[in-house]
Amino acid sequence: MTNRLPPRKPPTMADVALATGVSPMTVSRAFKRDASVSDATRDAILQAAEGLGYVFDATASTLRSQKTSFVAVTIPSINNANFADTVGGLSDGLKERGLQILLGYTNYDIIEEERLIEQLLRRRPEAIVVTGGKHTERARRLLGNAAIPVIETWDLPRAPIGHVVGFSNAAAVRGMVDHFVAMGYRRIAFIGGDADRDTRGTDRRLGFIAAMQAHGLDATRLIAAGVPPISMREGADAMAHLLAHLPDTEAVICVSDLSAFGALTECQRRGIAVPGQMAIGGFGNYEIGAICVPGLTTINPDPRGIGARTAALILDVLDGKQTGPAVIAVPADLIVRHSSR
Amino acid sequence: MTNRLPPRKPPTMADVALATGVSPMTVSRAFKRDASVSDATRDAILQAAEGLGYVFDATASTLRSQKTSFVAVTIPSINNANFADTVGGLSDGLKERGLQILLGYTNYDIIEEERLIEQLLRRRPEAIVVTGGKHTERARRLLGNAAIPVIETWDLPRAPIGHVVGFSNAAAVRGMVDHFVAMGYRRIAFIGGDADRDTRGTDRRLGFIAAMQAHGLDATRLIAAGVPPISMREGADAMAHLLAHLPDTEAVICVSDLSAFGALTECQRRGIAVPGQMAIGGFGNYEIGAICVPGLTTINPDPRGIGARTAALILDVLDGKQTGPAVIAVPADLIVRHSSR
DNA sequence: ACAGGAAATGTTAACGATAACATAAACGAG
DNA sequence: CTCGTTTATGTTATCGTTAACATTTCCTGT
Repeated sequence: MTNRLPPRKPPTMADVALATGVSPMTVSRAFKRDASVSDATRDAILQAAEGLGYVFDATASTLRSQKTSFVAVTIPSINNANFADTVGGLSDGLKERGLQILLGYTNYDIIEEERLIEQLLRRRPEAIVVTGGKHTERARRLLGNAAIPVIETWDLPRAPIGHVVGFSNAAAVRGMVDHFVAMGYRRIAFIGGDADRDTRGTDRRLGFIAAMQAHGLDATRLIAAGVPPISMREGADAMAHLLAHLPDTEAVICVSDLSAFGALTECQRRGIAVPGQMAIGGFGNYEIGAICVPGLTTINPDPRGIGARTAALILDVLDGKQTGPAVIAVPADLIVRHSSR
Repeated sequence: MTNRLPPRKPPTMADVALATGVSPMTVSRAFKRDASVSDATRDAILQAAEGLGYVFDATASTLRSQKTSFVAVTIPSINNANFADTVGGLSDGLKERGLQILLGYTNYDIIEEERLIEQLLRRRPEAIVVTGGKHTERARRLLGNAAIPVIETWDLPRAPIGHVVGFSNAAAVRGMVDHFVAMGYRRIAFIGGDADRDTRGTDRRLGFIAAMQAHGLDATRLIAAGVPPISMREGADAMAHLLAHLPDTEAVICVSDLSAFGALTECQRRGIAVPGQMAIGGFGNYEIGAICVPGLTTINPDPRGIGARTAALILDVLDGKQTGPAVIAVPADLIVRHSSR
């Protein structure tokens, strides 16, 4: 509730100190669970604080101690289960150390990312995690100057800013193409991958093209599917487009499981057998790919694992256990399900 | 990058002032885009700041001005498209005013929520948004004492703490039951709704029971489906359980579209026609329900709208345009799709 | 009974910005 | 050319906590 009492100022440590008959410093120690405060004193202080309605002021603490307990994180979109899982893994790994996540989204736009990074750095986080390896020049400069650990994730950038926890999107798709070719498919299409925005999607498409060419196959069956994030609906639309324009296509690899599922539903609506008449592959190992009928062949980048590894790395760097820049390549394995066999 | 230079202190406004030949106060004004600073001076200051690698310190600013520009938000889980949409709507509505979201998740646990609220309040947010209307006594006290706008969402609590932007989960499900009954279904089951944790799920189940009883129908076909959030997999398992134990069931209402879709896939795997042999309803209007085959009948709580409305309310309260506590009941309409007809 | 040291608490100043107030420069009207 | 305003900038003190150092109290062993 907004308070309707005469607006008296909220209590500070000094008020708690006065109420308990100790110095503000002792109150500070009590709140920090400093062992040098006797149990009796600490209990009295905490009880008085609760009684007064005192709430610790993290801002003042931060300014004096130069410790914010923030870890900044940028993700393209909050509404994406993969990135949400990464944030979940990060959050769990950091919370035992009292580190809180300061989250922002870039909407798949590196200009927006630059603005966001600047905003986040103003809060003086103790580390910053960014999704992807493509940034504006100024964003790179901001991150490089920040004097805190920088971790790029979900990618293996050619010239990392600091640390990396990621995988090669292109290589992962290459593995999937190899699988489709081994299964006998030749006329394979790719859905998604916007060059201007979704850098990971673009990498996946480039991986597709390279792999197809390596097999001596036609790598021109490429269906753009709108701006990222590509929805299930857009996957369905892309499949409709594909069936209309390249009806002899035997298999399609989609930039994500979501678009792959959309494509699958379009086949279901048209009575096209999957995988009989059309094989489908996705990316991301979303829950839907595991449970839909048929199950979707996909790539598992282990998003939660990326978050967990990143959290562990941050703690190691902050503890001084990790000195040089780390490049942690996480596996992104192929999961073969019924949609491709 | 972790800096490898001799660890010299990062520049402050005083350094920028020195470099530009003005006072720190003028630098402060320049960064605040205060009109009283001449254009030439401001440009010189901002350029010098960029050159020095100065980054505005939001912590110090906050302490002095008592403005954090934070809005705290608690959601049960980050990995839920509905709550993510609400946060997205909130974020978009607040960012034009420079308000940043400080997000935390409770993991569907009100004890965890209490801890989280305490943590968040320490950061002195300018408003706090919580999901749901059930809290621990201490959490209610903390929120009530905080002297900032408190908004409960996704529910219509009997005794609101402050403002409310929500809808009745029970009433929404009642509307769905009415629809199923009108379609001729009588033996209707309910999947999900954990009493201890997911309060919204529980409300939905209670709404189901009340509505069934109002129609004079058997309201005991209740399948628990594990701890929230209930996954697609658990929806499928629940459907398997239902088919094994109550094989004459004609229709099932699920606590969410995700579990409903899982239930649907189980029918698909068993060759059970939906809606012919089994009708299905969900909740939440997730994208999957709109695109899967058949489309899922569902309730649309307009999660993004909840976020947008909440953002607008926060701005009104902060501007003093809204004085008393507001209770905004948003619509949560039935969307009928092929899974129930 | 007392030195020596550990345990518990206190004092002072500082973190980096800005609110509030004060002042200097520029300008227009009479 | 003077006065009253407006515009642009400066000075001082402060937000609430805690690092660093200082002091007191209480044991423990001999």
